[in-house]
Amino acid sequence: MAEPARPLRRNEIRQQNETLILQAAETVFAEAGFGGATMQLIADMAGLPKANLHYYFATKEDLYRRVVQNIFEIWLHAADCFDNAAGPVEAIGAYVEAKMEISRRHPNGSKVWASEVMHGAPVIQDYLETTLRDWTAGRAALIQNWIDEGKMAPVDPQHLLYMLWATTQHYADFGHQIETLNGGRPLSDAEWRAATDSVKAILLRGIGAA
Amino acid sequence: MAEPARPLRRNEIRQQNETLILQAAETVFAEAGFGGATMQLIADMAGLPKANLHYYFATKEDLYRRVVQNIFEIWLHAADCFDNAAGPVEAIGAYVEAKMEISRRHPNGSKVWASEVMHGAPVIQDYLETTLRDWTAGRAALIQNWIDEGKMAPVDPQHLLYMLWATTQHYADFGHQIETLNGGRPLSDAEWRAATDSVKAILLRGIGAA
DNA sequence: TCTTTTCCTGACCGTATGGTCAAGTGAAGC
DNA sequence: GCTTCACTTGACCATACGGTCAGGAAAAGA
Repeated sequence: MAEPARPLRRNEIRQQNETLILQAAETVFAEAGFGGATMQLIADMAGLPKANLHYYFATKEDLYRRVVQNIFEIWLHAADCFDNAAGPVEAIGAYVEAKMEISRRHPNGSKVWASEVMHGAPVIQDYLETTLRDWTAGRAALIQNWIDEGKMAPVDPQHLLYMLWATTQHYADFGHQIETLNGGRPLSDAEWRAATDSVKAILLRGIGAA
Repeated sequence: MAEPARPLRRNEIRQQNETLILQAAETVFAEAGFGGATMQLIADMAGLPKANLHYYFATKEDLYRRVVQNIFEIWLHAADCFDNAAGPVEAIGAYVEAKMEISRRHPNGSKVWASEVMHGAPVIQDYLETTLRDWTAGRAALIQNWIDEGKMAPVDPQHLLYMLWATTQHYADFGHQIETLNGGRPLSDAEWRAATDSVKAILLRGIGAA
């Protein structure tokens, strides 16, 4: 941005342009979907000629794949809260907190992911079948333990996880609808706080752990 | 399908072809998004020549608009449960029940709606600002009444509504992910029953009404 | 300084898409 | 029977898209 006219090193150039393109791509894919997005649009938003995009990313699909992987890794990392927790209140509270924060900071990534899954996960099916399946099974077992130990009500762990995903991601994926119903203004800091607290309160009371 | 070769009346032809096209369009738009869908694909799925589609629907956008309006009306109709209910348990229980049934019967419509909203609601923004806003305000007031009467815990009505939408529509919009995590098989009758019961149980306990 | 390697980009290409149209078909109305 | 009007459709068009390429610029290495 306010860069002095220092000549950039090779590696810096590569890194800088790749992230520039990836950010622009995330926005355009989120706003237009994979089919509606065009390389020209992404190039314009990144401020680069279209041919330059194809220098860094061979095809539109390659670029798209990278965008999807990015958000997936962010989500996986957020899930660490789950493991370092003593019980359901702490774990689920922290998880909701983390995922709401992600919905706020990376709404476009969330939308791209949602779009990808809705269209049958053409490029990340293997992730769903391996990484996500394993992660889900592990957390479901953890939740089942808490139930067996009487730390929470006997709810189906799988469906609880779906509810966690659905409620938190809703604030990113349907952000436009929420904004419209909020008088056309994006949620303020306080409103995000209230949203997070509402979701947490209902869910924690819902699993009989608060 | 197994139609005898009876000559069709004019009105029948129009009606039959329009619904045929609308069904095909809903599927294709859901699977590929607006940008990824092609009139040729929709035509093939409907078993009609492409030019015939443009006889009934002038443009791709017109066709798309109709598909979106369809699912919106289905949802509005499902919301009647809310009004004929005496209290929160009955109302929210019935609403979840109805919306889960819609997620099951009209997953493609739900996906098209989600996609439309995610992309900034380019064609149904006016619906959001009028019909949906009014409906939401009405139900939020209703919920607030129940809270004031001590029939449920003091949760933010707006965010409760978002949770209802998010959790129920998740089973349609992310159906592919759920199916993958379900061993690659779609949810059976019993599994849909269990899903609905899980969602209802957590939400009703969550609002302190069960 | 000279060579090599990476980076950059305007011009170009084949294809697929949304949409048009004019010519045809056959049921409705008289 | 004859006219009218809704319906049907293959062929066509302009445009826009993803992707290519050759050749130039500039940094790295010698």
